[in-house]
Amino acid sequence: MGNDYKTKDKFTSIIESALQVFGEKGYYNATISEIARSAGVSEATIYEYFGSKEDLLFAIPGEITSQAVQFLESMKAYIKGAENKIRAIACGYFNLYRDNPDYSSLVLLDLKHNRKFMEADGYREVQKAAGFILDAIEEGMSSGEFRDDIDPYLVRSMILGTIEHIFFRWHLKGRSEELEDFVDLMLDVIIGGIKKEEQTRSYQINITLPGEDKPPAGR
Amino acid sequence: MGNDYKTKDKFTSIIESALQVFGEKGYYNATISEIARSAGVSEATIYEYFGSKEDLLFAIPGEITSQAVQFLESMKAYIKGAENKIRAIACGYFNLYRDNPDYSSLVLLDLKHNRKFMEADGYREVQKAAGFILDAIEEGMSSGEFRDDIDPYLVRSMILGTIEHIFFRWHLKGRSEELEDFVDLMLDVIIGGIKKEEQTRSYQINITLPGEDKPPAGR
Amino acid sequence: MGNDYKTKDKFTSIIESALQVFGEKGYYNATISEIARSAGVSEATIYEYFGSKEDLLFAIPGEITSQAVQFLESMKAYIKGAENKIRAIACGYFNLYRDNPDYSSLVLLDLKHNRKFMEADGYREVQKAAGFILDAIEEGMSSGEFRDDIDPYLVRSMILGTIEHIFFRWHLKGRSEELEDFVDLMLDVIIGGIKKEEQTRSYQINITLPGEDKPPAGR
Amino acid sequence: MGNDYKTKDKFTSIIESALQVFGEKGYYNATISEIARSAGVSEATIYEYFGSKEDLLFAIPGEITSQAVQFLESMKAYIKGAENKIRAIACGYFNLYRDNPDYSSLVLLDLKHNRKFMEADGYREVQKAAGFILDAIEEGMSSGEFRDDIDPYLVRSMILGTIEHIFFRWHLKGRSEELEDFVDLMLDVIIGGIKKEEQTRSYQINITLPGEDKPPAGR
DNA sequence: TATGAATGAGATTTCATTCAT
DNA sequence: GATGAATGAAATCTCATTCAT
Repeated sequence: MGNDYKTKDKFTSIIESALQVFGEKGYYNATISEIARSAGVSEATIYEYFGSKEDLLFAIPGEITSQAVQFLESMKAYIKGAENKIRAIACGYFNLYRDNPDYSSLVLLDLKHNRKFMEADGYREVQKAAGFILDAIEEGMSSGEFRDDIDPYLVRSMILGTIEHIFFRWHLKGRSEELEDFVDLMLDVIIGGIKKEEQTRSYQINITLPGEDKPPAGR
Repeated sequence: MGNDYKTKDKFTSIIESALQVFGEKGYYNATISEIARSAGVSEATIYEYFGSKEDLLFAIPGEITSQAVQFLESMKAYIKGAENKIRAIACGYFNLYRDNPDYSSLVLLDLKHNRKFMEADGYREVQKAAGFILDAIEEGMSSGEFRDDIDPYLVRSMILGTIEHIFFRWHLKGRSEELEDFVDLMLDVIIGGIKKEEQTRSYQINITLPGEDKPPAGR
Repeated sequence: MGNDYKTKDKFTSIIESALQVFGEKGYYNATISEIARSAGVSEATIYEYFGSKEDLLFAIPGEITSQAVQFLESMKAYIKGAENKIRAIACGYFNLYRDNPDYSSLVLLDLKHNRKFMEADGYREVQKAAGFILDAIEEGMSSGEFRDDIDPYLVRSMILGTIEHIFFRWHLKGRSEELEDFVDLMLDVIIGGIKKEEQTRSYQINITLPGEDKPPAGR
Repeated sequence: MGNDYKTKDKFTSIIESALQVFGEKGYYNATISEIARSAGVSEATIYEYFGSKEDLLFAIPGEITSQAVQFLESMKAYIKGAENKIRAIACGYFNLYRDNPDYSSLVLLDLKHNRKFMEADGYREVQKAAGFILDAIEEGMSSGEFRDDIDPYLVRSMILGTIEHIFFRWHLKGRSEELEDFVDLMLDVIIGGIKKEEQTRSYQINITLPGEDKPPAGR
């Protein structure tokens, strides 16, 4: 127990230090030695817990992401409507990235570029989170909220790509700029582009008119 | 003459080898020694042409990107309408990235994450290319093609972010998947989301129909 | 304990090997690799103990010189008279240089020519040792043993310069020549040149005896 | 002729540049490339004139020193008395070193420590110059100006060692300090220490006077 | 003669990693 | 379990030197 406690403590503090150091300097410029110093353990101890520098890198997102996933999962049932779900998830991403800049730096600048990560465990969680967006988009397509001729994978790529791109730039510019909350505006555009809109509005007006022959060109 | 030719040859072949090796293994896992071998020169020769490994990295995009920029510039005058311009530029990006996978790998996986690159010369060209999108969006806003309450920077981030995200995944999956041309679909959504919705016009046509049950499929 | 012992052992053996290799080949022609081999450790180990090749160089005189300084300090009180002190110190230099030829080679051929060394810690000790000579000279000046119109710094330079010059040649000739103990002879000349010659003068007064015509010019 | 002229020009300008660069940075930190740049020739050209970097180093003192030797030689006949000759030669050294700081830096900090130099041609000249001092000392010994129990080699070492030591320090301190003309003072001491002081002794004989008990230690 | 271009041969230094204690 | 100490294995970069032209 005491040992267990102590053990867990060390594990966590290594992860946290690694997150910070990797986040600040990037994977390649970070050294085990610095992580060890920051965690208050010896370098050898790190190798007691993690098999290699890369393993340590891959171990980081698991914890954080799975928390986010849990939250998203729990949220799912309470939010009605595909659009709302998408907004909630995107907002979750945004907050996660903004509130954990080391984490987003790590994910966007290091993990994302590591092919091996895609085979690592931590990647599962990340994929799960991305899966929620897909679910929501598909829900919207079958519920009729969205057009059914869209490619849900593409739409997800647009949402994630935009978020990532903006955080990218934020990190590269040294996080110096103020980070505006662009999520709503972004989704206004994207959802505006995939929503089935015309019917409602056009019907409201159409109904009163006689002698029409041509349906709207769509968009 | 002979010298000039020989010189240019060597310079070019170093750049090309570097592009390939960096593209395949990533900057940090690539070695000067391998680049030298691949270029058929000695390591020392590389240092005759480029001051350091990083300099070599930074020297790569200049050439390729500036060709792309030139093309975009020349194209600008001939294409009418903001939407068409955006489609052309995005298409240019797509083709560039698809046809030069080592280059896109390099840019997306290495250069983009290098803060120093933002201060290097090569970055100018990249920025110039991105500037064209912005110009087109703003043109659309002032011409009335697009709504004037959108954030052009955000829209650009959406376009670039989506393209980057998809190429990212393509590279990380080892370029094994077929790469669909998603540009049109992506822009359908984005432009659909920022276009002024000519309700007026659609009313003129819609009005003729009574008792509609099925809205048009759109596209 | 065991660790302490082992540690000190390695540190010392690196220093000793460095002293020997630097002494034989000179700083620039010596390689870390050879020092490592001679010390029976890996090159990397040297960098565990010393930050750089130059640091290693600078670390050497500290030990040896400070022993000499301690000795000189302890001796100071026991020797009476400026001349005797100077003789003792010069003799100390001579013995140190003769008995530690690698050390003197290092000091005279490498360290002395390194501007950075003057800012390094090890230089303090060397300066301290040189300070003792100055003290003794000044003591002699105020006690009346020496003339008071001499420049003590110059006298010190003469003593040190002579010693260094002779060891220089000895090293350059490959230490093949027998090294005579020149210290006494040298100091006979120097001290002969700076001593107050009161006796002579006082006798000159006595000389006012019958048959004398010209007193010596003295000086 | 034209060629000859041009050739000599190049040879000279390489020597001069080498003198300057070696003098400033030291032999090991100087590069052929910098010397070539400074001389306005290509690196390869340097190898047309000198076989190696070391050869170039060794070629430098020849010219300058042989000028000095010539001067000393010519002077020899005109100066009367060993002391005066020594003063003249020492003064020559001092002026040479002071007026050609790159040269003295080179000689004192680089050449002097190079064993191979002792076998090189340039060393002859240096030795010749040192020989003059020896000659003068020996002249003084046989003429009775100096005591005949001194070691002329030691005396020369004292003269040269002092000069070298002081210039050493001057160079190591970046030539920032004012360089006082210490030659006369130095020789006052040394010559004071080796001069025959017969007069004194002869007076000592006189001392056999009433009331005296202890004759001076003399020596 | 002069040189632009190329390179062979190392040297220093860095770290992730191991292992005896 | 924890770690101090040690190192293997490279990697970048430098320069004196060569040689075809």
